[in-house]
Amino acid sequence: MMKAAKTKRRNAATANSAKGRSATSTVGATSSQTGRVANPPNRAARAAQRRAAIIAAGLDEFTARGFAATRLDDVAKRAGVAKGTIYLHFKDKEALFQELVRTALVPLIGNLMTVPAAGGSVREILERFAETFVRDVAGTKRGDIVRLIMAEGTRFPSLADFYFREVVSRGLAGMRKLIEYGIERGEIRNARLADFPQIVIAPAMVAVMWQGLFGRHAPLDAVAMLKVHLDLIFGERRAS
Amino acid sequence: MMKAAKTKRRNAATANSAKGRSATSTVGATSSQTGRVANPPNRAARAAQRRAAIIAAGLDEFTARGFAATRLDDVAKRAGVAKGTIYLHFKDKEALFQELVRTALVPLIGNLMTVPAAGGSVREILERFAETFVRDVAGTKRGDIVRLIMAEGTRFPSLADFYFREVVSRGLAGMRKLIEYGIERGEIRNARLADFPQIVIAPAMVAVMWQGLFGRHAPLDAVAMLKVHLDLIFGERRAS
Amino acid sequence: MMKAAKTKRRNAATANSAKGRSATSTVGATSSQTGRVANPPNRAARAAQRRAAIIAAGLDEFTARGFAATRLDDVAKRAGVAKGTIYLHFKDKEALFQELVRTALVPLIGNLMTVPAAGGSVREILERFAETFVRDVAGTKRGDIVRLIMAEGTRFPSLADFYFREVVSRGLAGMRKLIEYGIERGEIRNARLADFPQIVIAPAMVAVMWQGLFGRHAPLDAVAMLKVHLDLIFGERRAS
Amino acid sequence: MMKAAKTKRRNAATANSAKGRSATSTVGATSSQTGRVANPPNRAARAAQRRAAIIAAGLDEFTARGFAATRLDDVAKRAGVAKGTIYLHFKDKEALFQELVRTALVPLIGNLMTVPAAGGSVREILERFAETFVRDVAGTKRGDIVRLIMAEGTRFPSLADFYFREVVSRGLAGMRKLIEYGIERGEIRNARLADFPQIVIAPAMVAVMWQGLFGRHAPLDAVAMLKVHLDLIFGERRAS
DNA sequence: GATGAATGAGAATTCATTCAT
DNA sequence: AATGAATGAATTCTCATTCAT
Repeated sequence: MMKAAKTKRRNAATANSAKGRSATSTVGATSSQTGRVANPPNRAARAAQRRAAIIAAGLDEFTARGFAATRLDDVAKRAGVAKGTIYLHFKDKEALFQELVRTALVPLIGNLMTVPAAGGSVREILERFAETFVRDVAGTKRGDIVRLIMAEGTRFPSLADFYFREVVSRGLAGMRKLIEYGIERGEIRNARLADFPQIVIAPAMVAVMWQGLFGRHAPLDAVAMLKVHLDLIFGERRAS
Repeated sequence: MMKAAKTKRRNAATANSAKGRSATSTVGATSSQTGRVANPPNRAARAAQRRAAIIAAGLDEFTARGFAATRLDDVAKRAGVAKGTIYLHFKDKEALFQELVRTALVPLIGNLMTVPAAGGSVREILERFAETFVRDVAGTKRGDIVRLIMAEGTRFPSLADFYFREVVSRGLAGMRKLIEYGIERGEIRNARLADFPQIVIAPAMVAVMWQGLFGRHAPLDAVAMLKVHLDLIFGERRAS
Repeated sequence: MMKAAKTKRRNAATANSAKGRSATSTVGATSSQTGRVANPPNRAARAAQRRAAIIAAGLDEFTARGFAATRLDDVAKRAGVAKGTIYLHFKDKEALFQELVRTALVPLIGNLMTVPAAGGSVREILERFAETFVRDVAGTKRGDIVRLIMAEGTRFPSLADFYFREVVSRGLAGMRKLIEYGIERGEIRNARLADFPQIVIAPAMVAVMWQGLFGRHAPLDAVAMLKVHLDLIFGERRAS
Repeated sequence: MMKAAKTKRRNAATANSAKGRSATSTVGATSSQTGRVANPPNRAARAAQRRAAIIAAGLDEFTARGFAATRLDDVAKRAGVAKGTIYLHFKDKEALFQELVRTALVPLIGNLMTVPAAGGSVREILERFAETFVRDVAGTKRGDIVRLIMAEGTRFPSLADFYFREVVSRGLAGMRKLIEYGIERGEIRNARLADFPQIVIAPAMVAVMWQGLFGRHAPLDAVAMLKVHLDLIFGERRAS
């Protein structure tokens, strides 16, 4: 009746790959049709490019279908490489999956850490954070990764651990610092908030889930929501 | 050439079934009509029992492995029935999955609607709600279902729709009413909260996710967290 | 793409059965609702009726799908009995199949033997035979049986043997006698025809096949064809 | 939890393949391009060879058991390939079946069209045709195909259509032309025979059926039979 | 290094047959 | 005797993984 997870794509996959180079490198790719390698951007670079293409393709497929339902055949097609090539770079499906998630998580971590670096009041910092988050994570591929981890975390404890260690605990630590700073500055009244930085993050997480699951049918003004939430934390603002 | 007489009937089937049943069904060995063993109700009851056992087993397996990675063979084993029996009750794997989720969701819905029914201040109601939620959902099989939907929602849009329709929108509507009542009563100052009942729910959702993913390594005092969150919403309480 | 042999009938089956009684006995069946058997048309008769219903249903199914693709479930449904009942009358699927074909063959045999009994010239006899054959066999259920034997004969040698013994050799023997009579009477000139009675039968067999396979798209005037064939055997007729 | 390293490769695959291939493919070990063993053609050739082996094996199995009762496992074994390989060449069992029949039919068609090409009287042509037919079709694999179509035609209408279009209607058209030529030449007296070329073919068809079903127990001198039939059509010959 | 044809373990689904009611 | 729920062997089809080219 429903036939989910069966989408025989089979095409449109090679679109963004065409040998998997276009996305990342518009580098020195002048020409290379008939001959073998008229312009070889040295072996290592080529390999790295392929690897990146596989990771990118895998990310799309895994977020769309989950680990078990993803076919390496499709990943290969999307990456513009042969199936066997995947095994040149990754031990097996699981290794690809784990590495891919780890790789995708790094920018998320970076992002998390840099935003607050900018100055201003804590409220201002969090407001900027909220905007950045909604723009760059919720409803984007980045958000899909978060949802992917929620989905597969139980089956891949090491992944959940990694996520916890690298993203969650760091993010919460940073958030805690910020909260403490806000308390210090008198911006935040409730001192116990520092014990549960999750509270500050929670609506953002809900936004991610919402966009992924219900966004299509019931769009959510995530920025507005996060601002109301900040009002709760900092006390209502006079001027909007 | 012609295969005949193959079925090796063996009555060890009901042996391991108790394991599969006990977890969910509190039906237990209460009565017995026609006689024979301790618990052999009539045909229809037996069928219903088996069906329930399959659903219970399926729930365990699906929440543990996700849709694609669950083997009906395992579900059957856990339910103490033969593989074919599943197909007597459900058209295919997907039908089982969907029905199972829907079935599991109903008590959740009921729960959600009854708790606030009790009287008292809005703060008291929400506090009671938080306690109930933490006890009955977060970290329990119920929570697993929620996480299951988060995980498979994208692949089973009709499920996500169902969940949205039956649980999310109803729950949010109830929550909104409660918030409006709180605003009316002067308990809640920020009127815009009524626009985003998700904010009130958010930490609870995060608690569910947390317990499922990180609970083992980094336990979270969910009740305490939810109380701090209520403090943000209602203003700090003087006496705890 | 094609999906043959999958027709999930599932209904319309119980029509001609309604407990399998109506067909044969309108006997003393006054009433028999609540009690066990207020008016038992004796056990044996009931059993025979059921058996007949199963055979009739089996014939339909087997001719439509072939042996392997026929489901006993469908046979039971069409016969208006439970699946298990089939096993009360037949050892297994194969036994049902074989007996059913044998049963169905008997009238064919009878038919074959009686027609020529009538008097007249050999030409007249064969013309009558042709008409009867086209009307009662080609394009009817009887013809389906013949085609069924052609189809499954290789897999059921005992069936092919039975068919050969009971139908083919008898039929050919009868036909040979007729030919010899025709030669004697001077109606048939080619004496060697008696060595190959198959020749006389051949166009009739082709008609059976044709109707079953191509009849829908390319109808064949079988009677006309058979008459032309008789013209070859007897020499052209003056008056048509 | 994760299954890894399961494929127990064993190179005994090609061992029993010879058996499966030799029967049908007269391709044999003729040449060898790149070297290595006795018969290792290039990729494409290997693929074509495998495909041919599958078709040959399928033909044997399908004619022996019919569509439904044939196991792809057996086809694979007979072809000397792995089960999965079949799916590299054919979408599913049905696709294999249909293509196989079509493929097998082509030579039949060719045959049909070339034989009459030779000159001589119509009687001579048909006599030659009869001999060729008996030798190359009746009682051979070719004949099995015809019987296979008779058997499965009802369940695969598109096959029956194909057979009708490509073999039957062409064959009949050719036969009709021949008959008309015979009438023109005065060899055939009954002009209406041109309306039913089936009559000329009929004994040949019966011969095919006969050899397949009863040939073992009751051999039939098909050539003699067809000659007697020709005597009917052309009038008896003086000298045999 | 790349490729993709080939492999075969594995999982879903079907259906003849049995047997408790 | 009749029923039809339950069983599990058998079969199709998929896809991760390997390896000859």
